[in-house]
Amino acid sequence: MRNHPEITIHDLANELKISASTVSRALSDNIRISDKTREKVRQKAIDMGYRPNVLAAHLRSKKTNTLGVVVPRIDRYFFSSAISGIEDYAWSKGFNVIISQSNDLLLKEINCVQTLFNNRVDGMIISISMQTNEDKHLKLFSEKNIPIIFFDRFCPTINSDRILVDDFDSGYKITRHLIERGCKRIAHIAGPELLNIYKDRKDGYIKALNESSISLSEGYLEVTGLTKEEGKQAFARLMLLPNPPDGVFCGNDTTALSALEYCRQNNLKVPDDVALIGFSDEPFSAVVTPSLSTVKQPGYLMGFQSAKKIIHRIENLNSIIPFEQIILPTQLIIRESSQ
Amino acid sequence: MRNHPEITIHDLANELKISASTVSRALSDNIRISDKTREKVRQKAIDMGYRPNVLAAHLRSKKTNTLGVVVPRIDRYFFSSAISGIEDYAWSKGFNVIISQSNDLLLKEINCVQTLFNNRVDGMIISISMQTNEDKHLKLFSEKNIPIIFFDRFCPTINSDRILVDDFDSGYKITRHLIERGCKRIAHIAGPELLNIYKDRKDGYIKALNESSISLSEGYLEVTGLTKEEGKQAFARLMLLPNPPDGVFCGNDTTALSALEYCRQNNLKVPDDVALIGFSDEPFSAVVTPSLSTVKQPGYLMGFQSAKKIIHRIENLNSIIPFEQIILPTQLIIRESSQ
DNA sequence: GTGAAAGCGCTAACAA
DNA sequence: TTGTTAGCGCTTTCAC
Repeated sequence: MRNHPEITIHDLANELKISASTVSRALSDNIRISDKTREKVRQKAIDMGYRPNVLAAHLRSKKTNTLGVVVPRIDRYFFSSAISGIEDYAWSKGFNVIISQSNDLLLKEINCVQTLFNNRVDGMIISISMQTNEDKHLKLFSEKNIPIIFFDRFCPTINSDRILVDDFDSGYKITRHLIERGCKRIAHIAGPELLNIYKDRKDGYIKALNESSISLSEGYLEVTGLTKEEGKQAFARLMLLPNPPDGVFCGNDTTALSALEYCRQNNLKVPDDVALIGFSDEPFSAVVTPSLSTVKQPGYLMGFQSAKKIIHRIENLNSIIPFEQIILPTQLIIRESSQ
Repeated sequence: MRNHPEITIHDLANELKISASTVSRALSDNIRISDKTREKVRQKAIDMGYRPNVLAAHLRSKKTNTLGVVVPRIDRYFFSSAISGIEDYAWSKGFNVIISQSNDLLLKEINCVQTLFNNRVDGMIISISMQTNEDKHLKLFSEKNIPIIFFDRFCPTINSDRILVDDFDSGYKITRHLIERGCKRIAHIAGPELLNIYKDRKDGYIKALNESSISLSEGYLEVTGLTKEEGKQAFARLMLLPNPPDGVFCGNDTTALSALEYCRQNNLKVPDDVALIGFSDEPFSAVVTPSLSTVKQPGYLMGFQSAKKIIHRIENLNSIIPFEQIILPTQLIIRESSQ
């Protein structure tokens, strides 16, 4: 059904009475070729409506100029802005981006990674799922010397580049802030320990408590999946304790929002009865009432940097570049919910 | 630097003392081949750690099993949820998804489309930019008989499938609702007429007005780019009219939010002084105070359906399937800002 | 600076 | 049911 047959370098070669290899060289620049020929070929290519067959080029050169990306969910603002950053850099360097989502499920993640592997992406940028407790699927890449970069959530057993934010410091800053504003009973709704980000946030929280005269009270540490529902239940448990907290550091903004909702329904004043802080600076956090204190993570920048780093590695596959762990700063944003 | 050399079908064939084509057939199922051979090949493939080279397959079969996607911005909830839907369906059918964003710029869109074209995607799903007033780049696809599907925002001069929502009816419903709640002076902040969605919303608004005793007053129709800033300025102009509106239908939630902000800063009560309605049901709309009335669009479903439709078309390239325009229903969500 | 030739790994006629 | 053969369109030695 394809009407116009595709023009190939051979067609150009025939027309110009030169060889296909010369055409190939002329088109791919930088090889020693006379300016005259180069120009002739260029012009002819345009005239004849030639479009390079990247597939054939890839097959031959064993490079696909494609980056694979795996994120838990595309429709979460942090991840979509990271993808936006990946996208922008990658396209500027002529790389395509294949995107997949794990839905925070290990099995789906394995499936995505395997597919990207089979599609011979030149590198993979991944933020692992909440369930990821094995690394066999990730080893595939390191074993074949295909670059892999983790951003935000990493797998500690894989040696590779990482683009992270300082979750420990963020958790610490949040807790310090609550202490400084006068909270005496500070609780934390944490995410699964499996993930570095949640463990670090929690550790930062504990460090801040230890440095102060406030100790971690029984029942003040909840570990959940950080969904809306789980968050609400965890928050309810906290507020029903004999001695409920007067400040809660929620593992993410979603949880903080459901806490806010709980307070509204139960006539608790925020921040007077209980101060709340979230994490991520989702778009809703600034506009909800009371507006939500939170930590802003540079999603776009993380994506941009990940793409930059991995493409650099791809373009220098045979030089030995030591792995790097880049930790980007976060920003504590104090709004009404903790003022 | 790649250590392990890749196993090919020829390696399998040699080991099994059969021909490469038999291996190829055994691996790709459904061809007439004995169960015994099929099983033998399967097992060997696993044993030897064979992974198919999709590139070579694509070069030969002239299919890439890849869908191209172009959206204005990935980090807008409506689009990221649409992508999520595209993704889920496509991967379930073994298709990859290459994503790109136009940033609502015509030039960037042309660049994206051209790149997808050069990468020989089997089909393209696109929601055009605010600036798109030409279709040369889109014609590329239709001319070569490569399926293209528009979702939400389409180019009227290209004959193709479209997955839309009923923007006209939505604009109508919104305006009716404002009328029914007693608004007498109803204004509209519209987006660029170039895009079907904004034109339809506006036309729905006008129809509702015409049906009522309320006429469209001078200065009550603002046309903007619907960004936060432009929205705020447009809303300010409306409220500074000698006879300011008591109900405003904002072209999207972002604009409605900035209107809300303006009201807060200028001590206007929403909805008592002026009722507000947005469009899209962004995540923040439900949680802002007062919560924002809006229209919910089925983003995920639109993406899912687009993928389904285009893959069906790709798999039946030589059958003639008439183009279809699917219009999905929207849902008017009435919240505090217009109650 | 240019050409000839080989082959990347696979699929798809056409034979057998 | 299986094998043989011929490329898909490009890049890349190796000549000259």
